[in-house]
Amino acid sequence: MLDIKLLREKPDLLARNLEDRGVVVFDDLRPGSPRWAQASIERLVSLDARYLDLLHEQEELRRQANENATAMKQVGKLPKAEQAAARAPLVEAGRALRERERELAGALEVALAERDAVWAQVPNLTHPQSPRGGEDDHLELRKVGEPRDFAAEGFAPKDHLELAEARDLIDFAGGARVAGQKFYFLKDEVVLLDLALQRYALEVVARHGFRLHTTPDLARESILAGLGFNPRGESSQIYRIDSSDLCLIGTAEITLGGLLSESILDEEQLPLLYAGLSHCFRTEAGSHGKEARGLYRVHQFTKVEMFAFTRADLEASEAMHARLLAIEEEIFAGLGIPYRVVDTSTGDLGGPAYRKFDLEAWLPGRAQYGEITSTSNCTDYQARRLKVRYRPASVDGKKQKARFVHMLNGTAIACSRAVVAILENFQQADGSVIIPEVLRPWVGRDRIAGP
RNA sequence: GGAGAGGUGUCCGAGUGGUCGAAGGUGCCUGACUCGAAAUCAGGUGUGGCGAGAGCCACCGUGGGUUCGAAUCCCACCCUCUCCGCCA
Repeated sequence: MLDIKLLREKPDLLARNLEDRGVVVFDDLRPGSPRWAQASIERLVSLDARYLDLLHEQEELRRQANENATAMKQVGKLPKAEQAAARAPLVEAGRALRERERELAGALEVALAERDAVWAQVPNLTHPQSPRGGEDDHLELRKVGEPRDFAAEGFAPKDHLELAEARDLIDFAGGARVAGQKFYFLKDEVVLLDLALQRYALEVVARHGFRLHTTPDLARESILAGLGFNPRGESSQIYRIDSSDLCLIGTAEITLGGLLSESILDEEQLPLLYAGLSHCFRTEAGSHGKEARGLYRVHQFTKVEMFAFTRADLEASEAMHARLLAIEEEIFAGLGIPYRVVDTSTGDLGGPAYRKFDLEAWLPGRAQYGEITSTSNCTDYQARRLKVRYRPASVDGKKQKARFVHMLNGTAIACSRAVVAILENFQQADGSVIIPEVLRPWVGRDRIAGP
């Protein structure tokens, strides 16, 4: 959630941002129609104005009610005989004020809810360098590592599913039997590989100063909402637990971000670096395209997530963003997987993200790059709703106002996709797969044998 | 799951329906003392909203209720702690 003052002070900035991102906040105002973004913001401004009008009215009524209560206190000082007579009209007036205030409170609540329902949809501001546009406008920042030339080696690469099924190492049929489509069992060496990836990622991030956490795999809806996830949208990615306010988390970003909600940190504590190991659950509603094959897009996987809390200035959070990206690169370079780095376009940014970098690994199975990790700088967008603040050091003896931290997240390793990348990149002509050196201590072997 | 206790500001902690935005302490800031520091003494110091401003309004876990008036009384929920039961 953005600071509502932006709506009052810089509506044009918001309209332009909405335009850049193509985010629809009113169903009847969509990209394509002229001035849709400006019209959206204008309508929001009028919702806010209505709220403010009612607020002023309510405050006036409360002021009068407070005056009335103060007058009532004075009655006690009058001679006994006069008290009853003095009290009666005040009680009457107080009662009338209470009635009116209650009616107004209802209207006020509705007005605020109407405004905030829309306001929560308004996305974060956007980094000036983020490429404007949609999916095709992602900006490739660099490529690292050379994709293998399988033709030169004399065989055509298989995709990970073919490789794994040839050895019965991943069982989607079994997964479907017990939990439905896109659930799976990992088996034997792939289990070890999955665990090795977790240990490897944890070791790297711990070396970079992240405190390690395992986190709950469930979280309250209010926490989800604070992070900018919507558990109730029609195309929600979130599983909800029946008859409770809990959801299965889609990422440990939710639990790590929520961990410090409602707290005020000391500036010296910043930046805080947290890493979280969790399971991740996604409904993947409406995404059954070609990228869905095998482990690439599934309902459940394990992930090590990095999370950072920084001071509330872009200099600090952008430096941290670069640092998270560097760690992600270190992890994939360490595995020896070719990848490229992409600066995500405005149309593809999640609402909370100010800027997002994706790492895309080369996937020989489909001969293209596929998203494998990503890191977002969400500035204070999530912190505002979650109330994660810090107190800047005092200046000239003046205690400083608490400020919202900047919050950033980045994937250290998403196991399922990393497994895809490893199987496909390190496959051999005989169907065996070489285990990357850095994982061998935990896998306990240097190769997954072929069929 | 059952019984009990509790949730107040950065933190700890007091609080009889009106004199409570809230004692006291701690932390932080300033000053005094000191070569400097510690200790001591004095003063200052919550958050948010609205308003051009004076100022006004709100906030004592959350949400309702009673009342002219609620941190205080009532109800529900959440959370913490102690004990009991069950359980990996």
